[in-house]
Amino acid sequence: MKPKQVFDRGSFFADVFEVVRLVPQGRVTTYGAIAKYLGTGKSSRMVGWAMNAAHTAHFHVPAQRVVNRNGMLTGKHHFATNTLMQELLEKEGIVVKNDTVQNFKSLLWDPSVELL
DNA sequence: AATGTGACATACC
DNA sequence: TGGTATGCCACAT
Repeated sequence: MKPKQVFDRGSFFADVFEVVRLVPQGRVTTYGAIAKYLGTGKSSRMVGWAMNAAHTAHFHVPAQRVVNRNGMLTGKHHFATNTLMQELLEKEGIVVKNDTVQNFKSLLWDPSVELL
């Protein structure tokens, strides 16, 4: 089942969107990092789910900057096309090879660190 | 209130 | 190297 309008202000989803929008261009973050920053810690799955809801949001959410802990574009299948996510990232100067962000560790933007 | 779900993370086989 | 299992938690029905 999929949520319809899940971006009410004050909700967990809204917080996720806000953090994702704060990710600088050319940088990436992880589900776990966002979850940790939001304090929910272990609910990294919810972040991914929020991204799913982001698809229905009325504002742009750079979901392509959110990858799993390996820098892998696990969510690419949720974009319009299989290559869209990678193209968006490369457009920002991020090198993506084999569905994985190259130099991922140095490109990582951890909100719990950067926004601290 | 109970159940199902998920774009994760980790552990185990 | 890769599949399966489990923990985890917010949200929809």
